[in-house]
Amino acid sequence: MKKFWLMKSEPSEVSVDDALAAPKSTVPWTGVRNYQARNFMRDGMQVGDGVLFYHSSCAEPGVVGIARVASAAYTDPTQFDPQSPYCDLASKPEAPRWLLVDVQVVHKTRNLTLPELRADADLQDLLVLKKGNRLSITPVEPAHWHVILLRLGVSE
DNA sequence: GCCAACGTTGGC
DNA sequence: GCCAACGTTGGC
Repeated sequence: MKKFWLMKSEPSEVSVDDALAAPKSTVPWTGVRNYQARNFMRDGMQVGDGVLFYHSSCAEPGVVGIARVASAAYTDPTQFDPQSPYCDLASKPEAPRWLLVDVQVVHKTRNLTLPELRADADLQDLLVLKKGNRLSITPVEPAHWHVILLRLGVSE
């Protein structure tokens, strides 16, 4: 059964345009350093799942594209890279702690902004809108997914 | 830059 | 296992 996810990226790190410019519009989703988010990738995601590409920590946070999960979870190489801000010396190559999936952008959309999402009566329970939410990956209810695609004028 | 909320660490 | 201290996230 196809599932749906919201994945946050700081556009100063990897924007939807950066992803579109990559080969096959696909980027490895590096840098997840939270166990719950990792477990969503490892245990929850399947190739083909729907992804809302969300820009966070920027002037206009919001959903800026529709993407898909393009690989199974595999070892995030940045955890072993001393040059990387995501390097984790506690993670050993024989037992990698952090994983990633490849994410392929399917459509760039307009920015469905955070204030718009908040104002939408049909999206009140969207996890990313919950107070104190900090998870960089959250599951999205099918009903919420459909509403958001409708708002963006994207047909499925 | 501020600060609320949350996750992690480490002493006990 | 508890919990205070600390670091990080992320909107504003």
